[in-house]
Amino acid sequence: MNKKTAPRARRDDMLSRERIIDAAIDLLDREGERGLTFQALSAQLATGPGAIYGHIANKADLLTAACDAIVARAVASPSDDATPQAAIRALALALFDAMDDHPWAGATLIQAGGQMPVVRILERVGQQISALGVPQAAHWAGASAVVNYILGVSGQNAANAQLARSQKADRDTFLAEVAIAWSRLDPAQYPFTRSVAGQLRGHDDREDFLAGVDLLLAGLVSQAQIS
Amino acid sequence: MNKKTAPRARRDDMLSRERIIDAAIDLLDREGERGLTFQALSAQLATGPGAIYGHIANKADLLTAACDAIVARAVASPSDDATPQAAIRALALALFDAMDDHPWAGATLIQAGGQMPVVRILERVGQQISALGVPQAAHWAGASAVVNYILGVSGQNAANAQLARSQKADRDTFLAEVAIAWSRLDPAQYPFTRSVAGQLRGHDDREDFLAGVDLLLAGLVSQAQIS
DNA sequence: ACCTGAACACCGTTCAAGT
DNA sequence: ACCTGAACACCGTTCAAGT
Repeated sequence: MNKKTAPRARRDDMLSRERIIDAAIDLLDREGERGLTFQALSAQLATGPGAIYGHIANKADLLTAACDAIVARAVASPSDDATPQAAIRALALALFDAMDDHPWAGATLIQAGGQMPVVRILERVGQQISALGVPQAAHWAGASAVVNYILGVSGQNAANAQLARSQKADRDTFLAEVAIAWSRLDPAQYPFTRSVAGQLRGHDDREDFLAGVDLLLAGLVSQAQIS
Repeated sequence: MNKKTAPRARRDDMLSRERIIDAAIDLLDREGERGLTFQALSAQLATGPGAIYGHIANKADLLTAACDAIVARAVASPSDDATPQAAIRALALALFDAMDDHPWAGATLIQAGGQMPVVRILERVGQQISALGVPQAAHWAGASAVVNYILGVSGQNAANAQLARSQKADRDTFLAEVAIAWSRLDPAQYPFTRSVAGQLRGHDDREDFLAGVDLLLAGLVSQAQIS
């Protein structure tokens, strides 16, 4: 009876947790982390600031949920890779690219503790670690090492993007400035940093990131062979 | 002439960047990241909020400087270790313990981009990577992988400590709660996370952290041997 | 030259009043 | 039951006035 009218009767502009999170992601992508305020968010949703608290607990909850949506999308693609190593590399790259598109998500992810977005990553990584033949007792240490590495890079990338933004420079000129600052350090105290300052300029972030993943995988494989 | 009176004439309570940073560290250690406000800080220094801006640029600058002081202390101990591996392990552990004592520093460190606190770590790690015999071209990738891993763990630990604090639980009961939440996840979607939930409880954070460092070192050594 | 502290612009969150 | 939006408590930062 009422089924006939239900689809059209349901108001499209009704507030929901999902709509709030989508609007928050929009705002974060456009204006950065500083741009997400309850004022701006409620304005975009054509409501009052108080209405949002009916669907989310607080701002930290909102940020975690927005970050989780990004991670869920990045992790959603099916992994039909030939080897566990390839699957982990593909997963890591998908996350890297997602964080590159949404720099605020990297900063949020690392503050999310053992919550959903991190668990999603842990699960995907862990399944492949298990497939690698790593002994059961080493599952946790291996998976958490890979996850921590991914989180560290994400956070660092987010920080770089945010610093570049605050200086109104693009990423390349920002990195060039860092390279110059490093090459001016005291040679006696900072020989290594000075020596890699050149490599910093023009390097490929994605490739460096993958190199780190490969180091961990190489370590895991040798560990699996020993035991 | 004036040298005679100078030592006593110099007012001990004069404001300085160093005194501000020390007071900020005190406040952060006692009250957490939320406790550092210019109001509380200036009160502790017996001055007005505006006076602080004569010595530091803004709050981000203050946080980075405070974090740098912690890192500088942790890194200061001489490394007379037998092998580069042992030196990196000792350095990583010193940083881990420092972040454990000052959880706010982990969260700050990861937002510090290519600035001093991170450079200090990069330099120490890099010198040992170089001593390991890693080929020059791989210096940057190897050192940044280790640094990123350390930063990731630091940030994650800081987030856990902060979450535990906000729930007014100590670290152990907080981790126990996480373990329970994980063991309640959907078995079809989260088999791995469920399987390691048990290992989470009662595990040794320091040991897990070192295991990740060892994985990276094992990968680096095998890389050095191949080339 | 440096400190003082009131004032400003803003933000997350609450809650009585509406519908 | 849910939205509305004024009000509250608070915070980083500035700046004219002091010393």
